[in-house]
Amino acid sequence: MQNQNDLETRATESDNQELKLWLRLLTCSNLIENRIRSYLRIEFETTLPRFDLMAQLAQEPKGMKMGDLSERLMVSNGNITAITSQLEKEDLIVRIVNKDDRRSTFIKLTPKGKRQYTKMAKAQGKWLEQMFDGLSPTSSRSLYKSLADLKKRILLNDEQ
Amino acid sequence: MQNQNDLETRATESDNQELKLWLRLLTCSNLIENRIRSYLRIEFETTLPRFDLMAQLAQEPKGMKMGDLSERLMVSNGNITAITSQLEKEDLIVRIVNKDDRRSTFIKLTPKGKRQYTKMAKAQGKWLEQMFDGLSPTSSRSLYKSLADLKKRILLNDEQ
DNA sequence: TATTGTTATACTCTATAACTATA
DNA sequence: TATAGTTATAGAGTATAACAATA
Repeated sequence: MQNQNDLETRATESDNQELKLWLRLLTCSNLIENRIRSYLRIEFETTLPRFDLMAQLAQEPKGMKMGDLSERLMVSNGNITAITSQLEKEDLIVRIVNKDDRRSTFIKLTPKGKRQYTKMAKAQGKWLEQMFDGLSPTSSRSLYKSLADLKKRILLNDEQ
Repeated sequence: MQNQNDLETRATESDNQELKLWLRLLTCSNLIENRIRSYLRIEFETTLPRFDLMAQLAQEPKGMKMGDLSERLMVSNGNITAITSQLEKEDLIVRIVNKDDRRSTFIKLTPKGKRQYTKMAKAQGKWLEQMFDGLSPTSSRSLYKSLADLKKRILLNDEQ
């Protein structure tokens, strides 16, 4: 654990606070993300983007438009089409024509998809619990709040 | 800015604090990362992994072993070989045989690579400054510290 | 035998641009 | 004309496993 060498090793004392913050943020994020990707592959033979898409749908029982998914997942339209087609082939989601506007398509989880997602979400909860085990609730809350500030900042600064 | 829909939209009140924290962390990280990738592509015709590799080398004027780079960047050995070959083809880095152990290879920045990296690092500093502009130093420090706790936790929990 | 890096392979994600159909 | 999604294309990154050279 001491002498852990990672992305942050690149930063020196004299570097900007912004750079240090970013490298640490990225290191944490990568650590967690790599583990989750690995677990998803090993335990469920799936990938993070597929899981993320299903997670969004799980929140919207009536389904979502593909364009909205593209926005939420911050990826391109063509990308959503590709992942949707994969999941549909495995009967985890279905496409539904939107009768009000025949250009757009709704997609939603199938019963099989729901069952599958429920299992994965439960597992993800456990993985995270295990990874974060021992982190004080105070620390966790404070982090959660500070990240909200950061996020707001980034989005605001992007609008100009 | 209000009604921003993103990865976090998936989390509900009743979800675990761990999940919420993770989604927010990932959202922030993705926001920043996507912008940096985009800037690197547009302004320098390069990619984040290539930039990250050069950033590590910039810290070690005598060069680094490829295996150590693999560890620091948290990617596979074959991956380092691939990126190294690309950068070497563009004269940004060179491979150097290690005379003490002829199995291993050192790589380091060329003068051209150093110049290129300096420019990119300066630009990255500006991008980050702009993205984080308005974030209070207190908030930034607190975030930096909390992330250290989180990182330590993850690494400790992984050792068992 | 173990380690370092290479090679070959394969797969996923990703964006872009041209396209179709609908509005 | 504009919009939603599809298709075709291309490219990057990634891991894995078999391999060669060296220790």
